[in-house]
Amino acid sequence: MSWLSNRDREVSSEDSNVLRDQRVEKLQSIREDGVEPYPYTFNRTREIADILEEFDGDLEEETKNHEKLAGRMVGFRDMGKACFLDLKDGSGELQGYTNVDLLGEDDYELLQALDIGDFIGVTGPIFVTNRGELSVKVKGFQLLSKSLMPLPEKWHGLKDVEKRYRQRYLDLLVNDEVKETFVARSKLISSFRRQLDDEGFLEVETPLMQPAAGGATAEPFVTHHNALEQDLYLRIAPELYLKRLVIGGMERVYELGKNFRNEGVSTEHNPEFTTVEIYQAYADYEDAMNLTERLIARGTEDAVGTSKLDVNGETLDLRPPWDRTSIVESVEKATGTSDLSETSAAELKSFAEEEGLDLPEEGDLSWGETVEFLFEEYVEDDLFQPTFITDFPTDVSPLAKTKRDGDRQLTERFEVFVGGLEVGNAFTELNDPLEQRERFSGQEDGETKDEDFLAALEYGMPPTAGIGIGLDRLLMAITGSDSIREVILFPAMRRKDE
RNA sequence: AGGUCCCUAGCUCAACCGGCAGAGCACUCGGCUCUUAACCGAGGGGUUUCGGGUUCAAGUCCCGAGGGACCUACCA
Repeated sequence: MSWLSNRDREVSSEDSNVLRDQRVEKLQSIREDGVEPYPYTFNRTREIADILEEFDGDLEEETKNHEKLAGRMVGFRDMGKACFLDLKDGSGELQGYTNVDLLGEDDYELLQALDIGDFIGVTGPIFVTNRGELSVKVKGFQLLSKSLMPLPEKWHGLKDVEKRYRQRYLDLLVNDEVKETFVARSKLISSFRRQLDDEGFLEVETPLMQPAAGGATAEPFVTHHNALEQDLYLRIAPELYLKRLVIGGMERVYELGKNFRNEGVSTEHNPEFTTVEIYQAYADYEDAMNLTERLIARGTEDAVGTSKLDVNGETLDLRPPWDRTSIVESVEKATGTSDLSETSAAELKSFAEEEGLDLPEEGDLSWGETVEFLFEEYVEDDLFQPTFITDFPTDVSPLAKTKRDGDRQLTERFEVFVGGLEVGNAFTELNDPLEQRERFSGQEDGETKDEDFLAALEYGMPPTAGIGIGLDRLLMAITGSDSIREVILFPAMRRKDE
């Protein structure tokens, strides 16, 4: 044990308590009896879900086949010379029955001495108890791994959210719906990959550590590369690299992965979050809307089994086509105003003040920023059914192409809302290198200028549509989760020193 | 970063106006050969998040620290 650091020793002794001490003693006595508490393997024949499925409903008499099942013992009902146990594996839970005649006295005594939380392998036929519960008749068993710490109580589960996030393994173990959420997450992600692959998109990987953090307006995390003697930023978006690939002739690419933003955490924000960004040459934002609808509707169906969801008592219907409304129109409708496009920023501002809204203090808001502000105040919270909000103002959309009808005030950009959450952002990409350079310089403290990207653009980028979808947010919407932490296995937590 | 609230046994929760820190499950011992939150009897288990203060007396009141939740701000 010399490789154990002193710190580990201290921690393990500090963690000790009566219940743990009891189990350590039990572990030793099991060893002394010649039973290895941590054997290397166990060849199970079936998973529990498989058994449950096969004998769903009726089973007249016990099976001739003996199954070998393995899992964690999560319940134990001792009746002296007979007992019942609940065995849980990754697929499901099955009751086991045995008695002293089936096991013999020595083995039976060992079984009685085991704790809830221990892993065991059992062998025996499948049968139905007098009370009608499908069970395995345990004619032999083997201890597969001794647990030293007691599991949270099964009936009430684990509720303390801090403990649930810090010790997610316990949360997954005792709260079945938590596991279901993360299974849905996995299915959603694989569905996106499958769909994009099927439509001829190529999955690529671009730098997570970038010399300039671009593609969005957000505070980056800074790190330092010693040998290169330079600071690097954890990416806030993969956008500018993916466009370089389109310039390089990769006409359909996507990247599914994490972004990092050094900003506040909230029910909708985690410092690292997962997006899929998709770029398609010779497509525009109309195509992007169609693709977004398909991806999300199908992804949801693959993840949770339906695209008509019940979210907190309301039906969220994700089947295309979705509502498409321009941001200006949505604000006009919600505020009962008109001719927003002809109204100056100053007039909008005084309108907002008359309505008693608190405008952001610093700096003068541009026309576009004011429109966006009014949208957030009046419209955003009421969006529940999937909706595309289109044609964002140019001054809040530095990477999007302006409208093809010549309106320089607006861009071909949309944000997509599902269940009231902003889950995506997309546009017809600005591919005029000179205009792009100008738009960057017009930004005050927003977009970091990526000179290398601007240089790449000058070699020519085809007409292209780009989409970004926030997978954490989307998962929140389709699982009805009220916090992003419920859909991230290990959400950001402040370090807790003991 | 600011505001409000929370932290009691392994887990879920009690403890009135400041008066001996409790229950259920889990654990230990005894009983019980078809139970299912098994049941019956007995028992062990606490630095009440941590550090100060007020008081004859603090889980409870006051101050500070740590962690968490929610709201606001930045953002997706």
